[in-house]
Amino acid sequence: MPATILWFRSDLRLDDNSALAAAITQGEPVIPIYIWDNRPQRPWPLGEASRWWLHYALEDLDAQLRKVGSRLIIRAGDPQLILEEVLHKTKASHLFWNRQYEPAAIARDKKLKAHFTKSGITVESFNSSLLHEPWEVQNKSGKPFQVFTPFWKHCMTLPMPQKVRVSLKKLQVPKSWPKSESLNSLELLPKVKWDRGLAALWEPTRQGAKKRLKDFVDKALGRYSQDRDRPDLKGTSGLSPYLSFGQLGVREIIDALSKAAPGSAIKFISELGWREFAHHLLYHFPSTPEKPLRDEFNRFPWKKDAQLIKAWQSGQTGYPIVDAGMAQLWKTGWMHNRVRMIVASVLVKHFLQPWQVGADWFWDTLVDADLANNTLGWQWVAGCGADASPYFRVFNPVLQGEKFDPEGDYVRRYLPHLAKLPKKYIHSPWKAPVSVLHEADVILDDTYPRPKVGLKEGRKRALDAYEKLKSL
DNA sequence: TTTTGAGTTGTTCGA
DNA sequence: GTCGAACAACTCAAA
Repeated sequence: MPATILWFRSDLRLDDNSALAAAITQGEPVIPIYIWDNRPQRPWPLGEASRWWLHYALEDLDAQLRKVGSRLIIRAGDPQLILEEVLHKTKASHLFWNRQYEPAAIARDKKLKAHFTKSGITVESFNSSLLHEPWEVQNKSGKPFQVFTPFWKHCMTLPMPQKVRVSLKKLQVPKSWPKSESLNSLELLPKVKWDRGLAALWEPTRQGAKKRLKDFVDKALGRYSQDRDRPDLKGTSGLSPYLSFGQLGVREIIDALSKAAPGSAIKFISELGWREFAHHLLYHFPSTPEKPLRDEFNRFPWKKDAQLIKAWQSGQTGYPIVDAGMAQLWKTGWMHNRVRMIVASVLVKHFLQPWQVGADWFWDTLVDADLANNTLGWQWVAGCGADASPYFRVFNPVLQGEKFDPEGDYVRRYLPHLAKLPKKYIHSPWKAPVSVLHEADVILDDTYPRPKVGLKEGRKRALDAYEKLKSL
């Protein structure tokens, strides 16, 4: 009996899933499969935090499929060999998937499509993660956009794709299933138990995704424009990991927001626009995860320093807003967007460390790690990417802290040893009088470090380095 | 081809 | 404490 193989990748949901909808429409039994590519040479292997998330997302996807009489086949290894075997054993004639946009994924899919088409398999790919395909969006000269505003204005003139309805009732199951491995055999969960903070905050399931979306729509969407920059409040959606793994689709998010509050959703949807823009750029400039978009930045005089990197990673920079952010990242696998900009700015500008070092760390520690978003974010801060921040724009981590965490609540939450400092000094403990420090049980250079690079010095170093870049 | 307008997220200084 | 100006000048998009 013919069958359709449905290859799940970063689209781990049953709703608003184009490839699944098409597979069901085929009218043949559908065999859902996930392949964990564990080959050592694969580029950008998932980081520890993302692997933790993936484990539960797969477990949950399997559970959802079982509710409708199906299941998820799990395999590990080279996708080509595994698909070949499964196609052969099941006598399936169709292979469907939703597209991914990372350079390695594009190369792999292209190769597989050609290979299996040649053996008589009908291979079809679908768009289920972006509003518009990167190659369909171009400026009037037929080139990719490199500035966000015209990009997004252009996108808004295109028809908004609608959420795809999936009739699971019509899903057919095969008479027999191909071999599957156990989820645990993939060894996605950490061997050392560091994931308690993640488990306390996140519910990495479809149900958790829907809850968070509803919560955001009900409680924060109306104030999103005002509160989105405040790490001490619940001002953002927290949807990024669900989007990253495809447990939520961008179309269904927009659908839910527009129904709830069409007016106040515009700002949030433009943030989804940045996600679109990031994928647009990654598609058109595939070397940007490793290399700066602006060529001259290859000559930037970074001052690589293992100790400074270590201090940044472990939240020992001496700037509370930075250290709180790094603690939040380590503990919860996530960091507030405003704080991401601040910690990145300090690493790249005050500390003069290459942005790639920061991008790698984020990649390993974020549950929402997404190659397109991560690349755009870091290149933007470093000033070497598209629509980048002007070079003289150096964030002052103290001012940023005082502006966006005005009571210091965010710092206190993640740096409990600073909790007793009054708000006047919470973002600059080194300026506090001895008596205040004593009262708050803070001992500089002991319980909390002084800034590893001073504010003025760091700013000057950054500006001088950029100045030098121009003259080189 | 040339020109013009505009560009996510700031900081510092001095009045 | 608040406000506006200066910072420095580049690239992209579109007319």
